Amino acid sequence: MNFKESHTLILNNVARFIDLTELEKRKFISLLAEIKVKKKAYLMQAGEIAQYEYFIAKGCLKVYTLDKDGATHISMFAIEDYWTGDMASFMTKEPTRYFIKATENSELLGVSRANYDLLFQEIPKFERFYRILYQRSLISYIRRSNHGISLDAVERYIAFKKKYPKIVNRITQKDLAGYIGITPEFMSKIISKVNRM
Amino acid sequence: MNFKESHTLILNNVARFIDLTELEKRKFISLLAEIKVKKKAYLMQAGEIAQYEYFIAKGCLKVYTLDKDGATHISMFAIEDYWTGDMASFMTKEPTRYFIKATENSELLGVSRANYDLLFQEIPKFERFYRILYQRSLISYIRRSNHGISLDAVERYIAFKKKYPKIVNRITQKDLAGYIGITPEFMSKIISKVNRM
DNA sequence: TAAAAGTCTTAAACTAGTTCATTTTTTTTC
DNA sequence: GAAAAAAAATGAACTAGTTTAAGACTTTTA
Repeated sequence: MNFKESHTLILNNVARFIDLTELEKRKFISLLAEIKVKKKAYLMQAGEIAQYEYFIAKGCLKVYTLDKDGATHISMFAIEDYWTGDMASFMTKEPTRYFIKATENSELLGVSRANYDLLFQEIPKFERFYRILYQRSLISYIRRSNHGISLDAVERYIAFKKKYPKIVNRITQKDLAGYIGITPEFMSKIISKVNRM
Repeated sequence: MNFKESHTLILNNVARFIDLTELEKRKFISLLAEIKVKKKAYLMQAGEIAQYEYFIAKGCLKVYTLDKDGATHISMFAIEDYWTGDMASFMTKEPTRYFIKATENSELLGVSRANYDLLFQEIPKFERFYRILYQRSLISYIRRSNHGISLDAVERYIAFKKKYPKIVNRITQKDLAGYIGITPEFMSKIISKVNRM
């Protein structure tokens, strides 16, 4: 029996770190919620408690906070084969400060808090999967905040294009500015400058 | 039988998350290396592979990287009762990009890579201890990089004084500038401005 | 397919923070 | 406790990025 496309994707993602039997695969799939969000809809809003950890099967979303002046700071863009959510809120059940908004119609697979605990009981291998996933997140998080340091906005823009070529063409210049940490006006100047080079 | 001061300190630190029997305490202590560093000496330098995770029993150290222009970016100050090191290098055995330098004569307890693995074998409770320690590190790390956003240098300085009153008086203005992310000259201006307020 | 809403561009005036250079003060070292 | 080294203060000239404002272009919606 075959799996539907989104399930094949998530199984391949998991297979990077652990091997599952056919039975375990079925069990895992049975614990996932299928979630669709239309472009411009929110998956999460500040003040809520994160109910799911999300795997993106299709689409694109932006994860961001609003600062005290109401400016948008984008912390990640999530596309196919990425995991997203707010782990801190998901674990501690404190309200999140994040917004997650779809920038395209998107299809996600969600692991609820209850099923997350159940998953470890039923298939202990997943302890390993999430340990590796989180450890890698931590390392890349530290690396990123260390790397961006001392680069000016042009260098950060060029580095982003190089590191995420698949994402650049799917997001607006304004959102890219929100990720890079500059105003949309300055982003516009940078782009016309870089293209002239 | 009593423990020496540094051992009492680390046992109390561990007791925040797990309970150990007398026997387990002895075993744990036996796996720790005692390390002393003089003021201005390095505990770690970029290019090396991190050999230990460190618990600070006494003293003060700064953890920093040098950027491409040779400027110092301090990522943390570690004082008594803190853990420090470079977890990424310690785990992956890749060379670190960090320097750790004592700003006072310091006494540390170190868990070596070999003893770290042994610790989990001998006292599985420590899986839980480190899971919680790392999870908290990740959450506070994300929170910190999110919080600093949109604050100007004066606000970041005031926030630092409020959050780490014990540390402010033990470090130089120059090092504080390296943590806050500004030049020592501008730090000097900020301080005279804030004191005049 | 017209109107509305959002995005992008351009430009001038501005500001937070840097750079460089010099002097004073504090700390370290022998 | 004198000499050397490092840290702190101050000021003037500079720069990367912001702000504000207005018009052109694109996308969404009804």
